[in-house]
Amino acid sequence: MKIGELANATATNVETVRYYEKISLLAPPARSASNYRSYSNEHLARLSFIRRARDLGFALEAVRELLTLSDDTGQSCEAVDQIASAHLAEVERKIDDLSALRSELTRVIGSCRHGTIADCKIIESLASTPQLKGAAQ
Amino acid sequence: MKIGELANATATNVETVRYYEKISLLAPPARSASNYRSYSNEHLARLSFIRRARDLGFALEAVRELLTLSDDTGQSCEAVDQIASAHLAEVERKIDDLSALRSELTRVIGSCRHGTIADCKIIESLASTPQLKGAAQ
DNA sequence: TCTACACCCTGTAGCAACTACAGGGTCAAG
DNA sequence: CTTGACCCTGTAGTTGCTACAGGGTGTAGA
Repeated sequence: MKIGELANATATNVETVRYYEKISLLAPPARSASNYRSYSNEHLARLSFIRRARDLGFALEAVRELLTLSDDTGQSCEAVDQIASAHLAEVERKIDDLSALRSELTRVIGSCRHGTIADCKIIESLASTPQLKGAAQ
Repeated sequence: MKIGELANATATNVETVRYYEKISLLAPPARSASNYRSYSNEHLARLSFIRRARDLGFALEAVRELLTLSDDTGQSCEAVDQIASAHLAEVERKIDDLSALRSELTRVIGSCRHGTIADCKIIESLASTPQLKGAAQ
């Protein structure tokens, strides 16, 4: 399988596939006489795994660990569970952060009276010196 | 005001202040005899504005626009409203994406039976070849 | 046979928004 | 007079790609 086919089969950019090889996430494949990369089904499975993990938001280093773990079929899956749970916690933290952001943005935008910049509440709330910042730390 | 004091007053890293100057987000301040940066209250207000906008998740380019707009006090604040609303929409999109991720992660993790890697449902669901991927495009 | 075109190769630079050095200079206190 | 906290410049690193530049290869049609 040539790189374009592999990329197509996994909805990945060709450049990304080469990038994964470069950072040793995907093993270097055999080469054709004309130096084209030639991938096996093993590579396809591996890249599919990577893509799916990436779609779930795992960082590349987490994906690397998950790949290593997945090869060690006899071991307990505790480590896998821990990586996934840590990631879930991180996702939840981000959701909370963004939700707080949304509230604040909604509030600020809602206060806009659509007049001139001079009395724009949005600008005003950005310009206000944060008095509590130091205390909040 | 020296850079450390300014940084402290705005809960910013010293390096970040210099970075903002480098990308022309913050005007270069006067210099002391020993070449130390010497900031005015104008700079303090400007940097506070930047920090507050950054805390609200605005990209640096958006902050740049907001700063320019904030100087044009006579103009309508429509443009400000639009930048803020676009950002809010983006935040909401991210929340939706992360919520979908959370559901999926929760589902996958919940299926874990805490056995060996060989029958780990998490690894399994990552390894499964995405059949619908092509069709979904 | 020529030539267009799609595909492949390597290597490097760019994106966002900082952060972290390395390798220096300055200044006030003890 | 030395210690330590601060300041300076400039460059490289972070994450996860993406986008060239400048080439080579393979195949199909005129």
